[in-house]
Amino acid sequence: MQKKRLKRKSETEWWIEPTGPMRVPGVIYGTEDLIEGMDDKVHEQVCNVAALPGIQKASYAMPDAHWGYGFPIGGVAAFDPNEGGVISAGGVGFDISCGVRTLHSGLVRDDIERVKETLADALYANIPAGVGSRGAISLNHDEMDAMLEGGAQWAVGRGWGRSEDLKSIEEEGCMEGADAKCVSPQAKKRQKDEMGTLGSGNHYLELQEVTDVYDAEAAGAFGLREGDIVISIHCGSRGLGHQIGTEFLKSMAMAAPKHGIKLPDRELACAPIKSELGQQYLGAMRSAMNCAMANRQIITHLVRETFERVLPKAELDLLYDVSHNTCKMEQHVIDGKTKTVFVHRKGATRSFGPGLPDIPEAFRSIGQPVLIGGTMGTASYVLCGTDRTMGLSFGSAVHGAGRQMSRRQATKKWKGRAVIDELANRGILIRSPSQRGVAEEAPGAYKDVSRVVEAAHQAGLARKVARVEPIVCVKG
DNA sequence: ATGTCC
Repeated sequence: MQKKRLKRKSETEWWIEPTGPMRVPGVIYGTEDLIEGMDDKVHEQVCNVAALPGIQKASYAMPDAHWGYGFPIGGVAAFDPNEGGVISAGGVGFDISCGVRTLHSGLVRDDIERVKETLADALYANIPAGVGSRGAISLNHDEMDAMLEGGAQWAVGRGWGRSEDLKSIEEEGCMEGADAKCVSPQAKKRQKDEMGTLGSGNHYLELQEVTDVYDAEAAGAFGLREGDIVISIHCGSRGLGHQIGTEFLKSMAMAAPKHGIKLPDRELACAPIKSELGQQYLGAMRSAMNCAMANRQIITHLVRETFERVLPKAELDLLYDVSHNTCKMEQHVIDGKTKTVFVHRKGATRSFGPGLPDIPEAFRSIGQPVLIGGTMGTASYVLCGTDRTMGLSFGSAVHGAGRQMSRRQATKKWKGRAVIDELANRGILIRSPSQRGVAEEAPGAYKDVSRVVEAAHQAGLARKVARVEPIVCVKG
């Protein structure tokens, strides 16, 4: 991205002054090198979002932003329903409520070194991964609706997990306002046999070792120490979320003229929050959020079953579960007034600072855990929300490394087998049904997650707490 | 991301 098109406000804050149809400025967070490396399309998309009705304060892009469908991935935008504010299917993304959850294990490296091959094989055998992967669970019509409206609370009620898990999930595992009647039969059909499955692409399940602690107080509150082994699960709402996204993009684009909305780009399809279509999307999107939280909850149960057989002394308490493709109704202070707005976070993690009631009591005085997934061969990070986050980005931060190379480019450059062998030489075990999938996800196809995290930390979007490195990775 | 093109 050309820096001359931006006005630099600080080391890590870059503004686009409103021109033409833009109702608010654009704000891009990032260090100089990340800004220079960003696609010009991010600039264009930030401006497009700034032109949507009812947008508040600014159209934001996080340091890991890249070109997405309509909205940039790494985009954050809030809309006021009382000012004609809209909700956009492309502003949430196709993989609705894709997110990361991290479990403690109560183990250290020495506990798993001897059995890591066995663990890798057992996790791969018990947690279905890959395109179209099917789980052991099949939902009938009534159970599907109960899942869509109950989320992780539904899963725990059916025996997949522990009731104490729920306090460590955003929304305590159940998104209010989900309405299964807003979800099409086709979306439900696609999801019927996909509960408890990882899916493909950048989704994974990893055993990780805490290699660095940057903030002793926050790490203490989160229960993380150097040398600890943790388990992270990265996945979303599978076929259901994708189907909902596809259907509503189409209907929102078709209904835009009727709603008096002129779209600068068809991909920005949206509907007024107060319209019938907007409300239907909210009911469906929240159902997909519940689906994703239930999915990660069931996978958690499968992980516990696997450890029970291979390494029964593991404790597997849930640290936290965050989503990074959402739209949520939240209270924010805008121009000195508290307003209820709908915050789109597409490839952006909620990053609430200390004191907010939605944060589990155990870390309410610290800020919420912000779980940032890296790539297979590199590292992931745990951060926490700060006092400044609300004012900077409606309480949002980065979500991961972000691609720097297309899937196609990646498969030309790498072979899956070679990537697996190279990582094995470094002590990282990969298990995947797809060689091509591994090539597409080669570490080199992504930006350096450490630079992205450093930029988020510098910008005040979140504070670095700990770094983890992968040991075993089950890939989709 | 995705029954990787209804």
